[in-house]
Amino acid sequence: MSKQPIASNSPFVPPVGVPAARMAAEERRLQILRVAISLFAQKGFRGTTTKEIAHAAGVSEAIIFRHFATKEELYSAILDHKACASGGLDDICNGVAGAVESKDDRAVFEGVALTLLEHHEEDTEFMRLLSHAALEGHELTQMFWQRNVLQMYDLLGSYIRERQREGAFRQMEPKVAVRAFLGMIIHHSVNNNLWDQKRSVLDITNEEAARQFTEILLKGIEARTDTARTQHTGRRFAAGVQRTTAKKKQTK
Amino acid sequence: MSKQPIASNSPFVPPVGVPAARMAAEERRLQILRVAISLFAQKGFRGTTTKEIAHAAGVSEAIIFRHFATKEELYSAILDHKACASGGLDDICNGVAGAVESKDDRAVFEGVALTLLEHHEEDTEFMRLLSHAALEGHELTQMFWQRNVLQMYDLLGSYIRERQREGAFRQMEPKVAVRAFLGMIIHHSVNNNLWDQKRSVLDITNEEAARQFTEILLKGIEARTDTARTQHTGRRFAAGVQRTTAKKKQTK
DNA sequence: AGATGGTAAGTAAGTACTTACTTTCAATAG
DNA sequence: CTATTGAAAGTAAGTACTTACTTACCATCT
Repeated sequence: MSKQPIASNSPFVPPVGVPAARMAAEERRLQILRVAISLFAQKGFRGTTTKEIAHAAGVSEAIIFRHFATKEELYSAILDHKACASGGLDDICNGVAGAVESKDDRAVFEGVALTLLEHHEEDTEFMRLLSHAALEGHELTQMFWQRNVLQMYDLLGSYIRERQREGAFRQMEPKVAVRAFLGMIIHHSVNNNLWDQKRSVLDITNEEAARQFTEILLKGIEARTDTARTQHTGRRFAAGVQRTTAKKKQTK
Repeated sequence: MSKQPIASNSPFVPPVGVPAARMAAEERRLQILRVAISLFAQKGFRGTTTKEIAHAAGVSEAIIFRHFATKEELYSAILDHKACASGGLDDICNGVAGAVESKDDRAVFEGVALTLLEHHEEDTEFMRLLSHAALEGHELTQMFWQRNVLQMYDLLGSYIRERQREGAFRQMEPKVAVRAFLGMIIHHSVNNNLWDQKRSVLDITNEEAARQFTEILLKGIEARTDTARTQHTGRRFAAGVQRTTAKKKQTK
């Protein structure tokens, strides 16, 4: 369906920066997408009319249906577009790659936390969109889930597992720790951007939140070097290796 | 439907337990409410038509509007009804009162966690309803927030503050700890009931979840008796009091 | 001139809500 | 022990308006 009329017969580059009243198809398509994202985020799929979208985009309703066969297709295109393109995951991977390499636990988790919090804050629209989609049972929700959330669990989960092998973290199911950590962060985001936008309950910066949540998690899952209460996890890991080398390097 | 000429002329005593085709006003009102709760929870306010509600209740559409002036009023009546009646908060307060009294940290937090998780599980409908309402910006969302969530922050927050004074927990803003804790639990609930109903990522019982999250939180916020890393919180609290007496009584 | 960006003015199927009317039923009067 | 009555429970068939989506027709670029 994607038409691409550029350079049909002329070898020139199309004037990209020109704000013409009449747009190229691709341009218009993207503009409609952007406008629709904002509206769907505010009012949900059913709460947004094609008329509104058209008006907000400054075109007639028929144009919408020239670019997207149905309202549903427009919606899917958005979810598709955002779920693939906005790889918040890549940012995170790149951002903490160094910390993972050097086993700087604090930097790893604080980095992930801060990236997520900031990402959510600057893209509240998408969070709302996803929430609406999830509630409405839209299938693409699961695509997003599989593409982003599962990988996050893998990423953090395998890091934790590695650090457990090294004796830095206590024995437990890594996924539980990941859920706890993501829970703190995502719940905090949802609170700030959806439920309590005035922050009447708790008003802290993203940096502070990332630091504090990381602190709680790390202390919560670290292997204790002191008065070890071994009662609940029966076995102590076999290879009691480089405890000292992994002593934690929070120099940052 | 089944006609049942109950004691038509017999002296008074209205037959309360009889399932007549024709209902008393109050009865019908409640039935409509119940039906509407379920439908609004599934499909949201805008996604549910008054026609559907009427059909599901087995009456004509006009009946809906005899009991509720507008669709909006019906919606508000539901939120009102649920937010007031279902005081999940009281259950929690009563449930952990003893543990709070005896300063059994583990029992306090595990109790709160388990109550919340089970409450969410058996009333998924209301969770969905609230989510829809929050996304749609319905005013009654904030009523619920103020009536339930704020009190939860007060309850747990003041408990934590007390235990900090006793030297059991490290110095930090109690609300942050509460947010972290509620974050783990509520996020876990939302995951299970909304995003990942098949529990493909993490499948644990509510008891297990409550135990593990409590473990992480308590270890995460407890005052350390060992190699104290004082670098990040500059001041050590002035009244270095009964550290020993509050040594933690996790005997349960 | 012919393809492409754009529109005005539809249409059929909903939507919330009303109106005018019928049925049920318990408390009374005869 | 009926018969009457009147209010409340119920309905069928609307109304006025909105919705997603179409059709037939311009306008403007190579």
